[in-house]
This record gives sequence, C-alpha cells and structure tokens, in this order.
Amino acid sequence: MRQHELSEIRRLPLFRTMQPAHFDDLFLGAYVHAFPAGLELVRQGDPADFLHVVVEGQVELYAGWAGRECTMAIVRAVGSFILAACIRDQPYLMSARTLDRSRIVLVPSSNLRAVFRRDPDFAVAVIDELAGCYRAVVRHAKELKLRNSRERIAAYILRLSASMGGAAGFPLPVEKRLLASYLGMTPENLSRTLRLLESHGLKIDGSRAIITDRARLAAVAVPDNLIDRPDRPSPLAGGNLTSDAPFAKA
Amino acid sequence: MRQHELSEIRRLPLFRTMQPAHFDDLFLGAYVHAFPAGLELVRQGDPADFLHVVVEGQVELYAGWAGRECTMAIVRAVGSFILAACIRDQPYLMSARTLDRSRIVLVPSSNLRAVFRRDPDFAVAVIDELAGCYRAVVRHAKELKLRNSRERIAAYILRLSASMGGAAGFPLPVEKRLLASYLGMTPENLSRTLRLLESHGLKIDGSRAIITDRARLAAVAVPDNLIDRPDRPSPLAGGNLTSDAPFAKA
DNA sequence: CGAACCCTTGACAGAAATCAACTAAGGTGG
DNA sequence: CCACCTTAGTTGATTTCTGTCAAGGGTTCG
Repeated sequence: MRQHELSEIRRLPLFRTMQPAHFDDLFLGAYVHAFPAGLELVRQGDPADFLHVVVEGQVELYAGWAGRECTMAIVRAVGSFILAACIRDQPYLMSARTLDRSRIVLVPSSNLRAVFRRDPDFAVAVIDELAGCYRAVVRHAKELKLRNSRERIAAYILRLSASMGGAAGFPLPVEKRLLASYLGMTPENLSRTLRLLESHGLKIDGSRAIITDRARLAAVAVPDNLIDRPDRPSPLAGGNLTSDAPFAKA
Repeated sequence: MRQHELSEIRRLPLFRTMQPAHFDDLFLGAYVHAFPAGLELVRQGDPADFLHVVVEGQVELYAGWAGRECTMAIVRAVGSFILAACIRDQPYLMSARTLDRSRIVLVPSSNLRAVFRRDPDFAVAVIDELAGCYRAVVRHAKELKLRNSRERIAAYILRLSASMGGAAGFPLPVEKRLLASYLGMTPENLSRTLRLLESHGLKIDGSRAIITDRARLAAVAVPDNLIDRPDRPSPLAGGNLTSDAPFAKA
C-alpha cells in the first residue's frame, strides 16, 4: 500500500483519532487493489469479511430483490462502506460495484472488531461514524416516504447546489439513470419530471443543471434541514469529510 | 425510579455489559415519567437532550414535512430510541409520541457521551446497537424502494407471523392507519389491498390476520432474508431482545 | 461502420392518492 | 339507559402519479 494512501486514510474521521500503533494493527492484513469500472466488489448476502475504503474512484451501493435493483448510495474517495455489516459480522445488506476505475483498500473485519475493543478513541470514532450513517439513511427514508418524485428531484438539485457552495450551474455528478434509481423512480420518470421542472426554475442541459429561479425551485422542494442538510461535523470525532457529499454516505 | 425497572433496563443489550458503577453514573440524572396516550414526547428538530427508554407502553416515531406525516417505527417496552441524535448531539430527525399510556426513562445525553468514553464495554454495546439500527433502516429503505404496496403488506404479514413463532392467525399489533403509514401508503390503499390479498392466502377479520395459504402469500411477498429477517443476535453484545419486533427498532 | 448504451419522447396501463360518503364501534354525557 | 359524538375503517368514484412498453436520436467505443 502506498504511503500517501495510508496517510490519506489516516485523515478520515474514522481513523484520525486512534493510536498510531492500533492504526498499524488495523491495516496489517489489509491490501489495496485497483478495479476496473463496472465490477461487482461485494454481493448482498455475502459474509462481511472486509471493510472497504475507497481511495480513488467511486462506488455504487445497490440492492436487489426479485429481479429488481435500486441504488442506495454512492461512496466517493475517500470514504468507507459496509462498516455496520463488518461490526456485526453479518451478511452485507447491499451490493457494491465500481462506477469508475477505482482503488479500494480491504481491511479484514476481524481486525476491526479486535482494534476497537482495545482503542477507546477508535471505538468513539466508530460510534460517531455509525450514528452519522444511521442519520443519513433515516433522512433518505424520510424523503422517500414524504416527498413525491418531483419534490425529490427539486430537493436533490438544491442539495447539490448547496454542496457546491450555492452555485447556480453545475454538472450532475452521476448518470441520470443512476440518479433516477437513487431517487426511487424510473429513468423515464426522471427525464419527464426534469422537463416539467423547467417551468419551476430548473434548466437541464445535457448533464449540466442550471438553477434559473431558486425561489421557484425551493417552492417545489420545500427544503428542510431535517431531510436535506447533512449533519454538521460531530463534536466527538472532529469533522466528517464526506458528510456533505451529494449522496448519503453509507 | 423503581428497582425492578432499573433491573429490567439493565438487562437490555445496550446496558447489559457495562460496569455496574458506570450504569449507576449513567442513570444518575435520569428520571422516569408516566405519560398518557397520544402525547408528543419529542419533536423533530429539537436538541437531543435525552436518550429515551420505554419501560412500559409503546411509542411511535414519526416524521413530518410540509404538512405531511409518516410513521417511521414503533418502539415497544423495553427499548430505547433516538440514540444516534444523542450521541452526535444534534437535532432529532424524528418526533415521538406515546401510543398507549407509557412509562419512559429519560437519560441525559451528556451522561451517555461521558460514560461510553470511560467504559469500553458500553462503547462496544453502543456500537452494536447503532449498527443494528442502521441495518434496520437500510432494510426499511430497501423495502420501500423495491416492493410495491401489495408486496410490502404481504411481507409484513409474513414477518409478523415469523415473530409469533410461525402462527397462522394473530392480532395486528397496531391500528391499521398506523400500519399504513409505516408501510408507506394511505389507509384507503391498505384497506383495499388487504381485501385484494384475500385471493392470495390472507384473511383479515377486524384486527386479526389469518394466513390461509402461506405459499400463495409468499408468492406475493417473495420473502428475502436481506429485507425481512432481523439480524441474529450479535456476537458482540450477546443478544438483542427487540430485534425480532414486528417493527424495525430505532 | 456498427453495436451498445444512454437519454428522450409518446402512448398506454397500472398503482396509488384524493375526495366523499357511509358503517360500525367506543366513549361521553344527559 | 340511551342519544350523541368521535373516530377507525371501508367502499366507491375520480384524478394524479408512476411504471411499462416501444421507438428514435445521439454518443461512445470497439
């Protein structure tokens, strides 16, 4: 594993506060691997043997049932996923596949469970991370249950804008069909509804979004801090690098 | 606080493994209160000052937005809720109201944060609890995104049956309108769809459900361990009393 | 150049919400 | 005890939303 990768991982909230010696222990049996785009990294139902850390690229977490499939989250560098399954030593609830060519660190889950028993600071960081993940999924579930697809799209665009420092125009970070799946609708529905939102302050040009009238768009989305705003950095672990990502972190 | 209540709380997975002295510290500033049915205990957006433990009765966790409302989970005795908000010291994402007359223990969240820093066993129990909560919400989100309302109802009935040891007939644990909201549909839709399921192995008589043809019902629900089956007791904390409750625990 | 694949659009079907009316059960107060 | 009220639940009619199926345009990549 490359030194600069290790030090980048070290800066993640999850690993930042732990003892150096324990950090070394944790990554002792770990290995990095580069994967091409579109490769299935983990399959739902498999035993949770490794915590995954995305060092480079991006990874889609998705779920399948009865031949249907939906996107649950996107994890970008540098972020981790399937922590909860590793901790509980239970099967993954979601599958994961690379969206781009990606470099992934695989940390044996047994290391994980051993180390947080020895290192209280790491245990606190894990607690904080899990609480954050939990709150992110709760927001996602609230959005699915309370907003219809037009409102979800409008709110998503406004969240994106906020994560770009309030910019009015910006590229969509993922393919539209992926976005549709994440937002819980079909690509056709997304396409039509984006068109419909042109009379409500949003213009789409290819993969680029332009907010032409923020007030009108907000009137559709009715932004709410308890759905749309990511948690502020936690007082426990001192900042979460990925919490303001456009997709909920898993 | 009554002694038998304290010892019942002590048996919860979350508190079972911690040092006796720390358990006492944790509940030092805590107090119990009896509330009538239908009372709002916490409101979404409020600061998370107290971890709540339901000693008696049951509590609905629900979320509101733009005048709409939906049920997110039901917590029965003995179980806790809004742990994640307390840990992160951030606003509650959900509101809570009593469904029955209930006795609730309120544990100051500052106690919580102080104690799990000192007690590694408690920290591990918190990690396990949070990981379990996270996985429960992921299951819920998967169900919302992958199944339609007929499939959700059928699957819910089968989960209920499983939690009753496989019984074919049993009472519904909550009002139908609450159930509808939990399952992400209107009461009218639930009512109609229950009727529709009479030709698929399910009979509803008032508040009582009878599975008349399990195979046919399962053909609708297509049960899946990664959505429907609660986690088995975790190896970390040794058993979760509430994980097989008909509603996901929060 | 052709083969995928993404995206869009149209027509249609199905699912789900809404609005309204009605029943039944439970509780209250006269 | 009964009349009354409230509320949960059901049912029907209707509208709205969303998914499905099909076709065509555009792009990328081998």
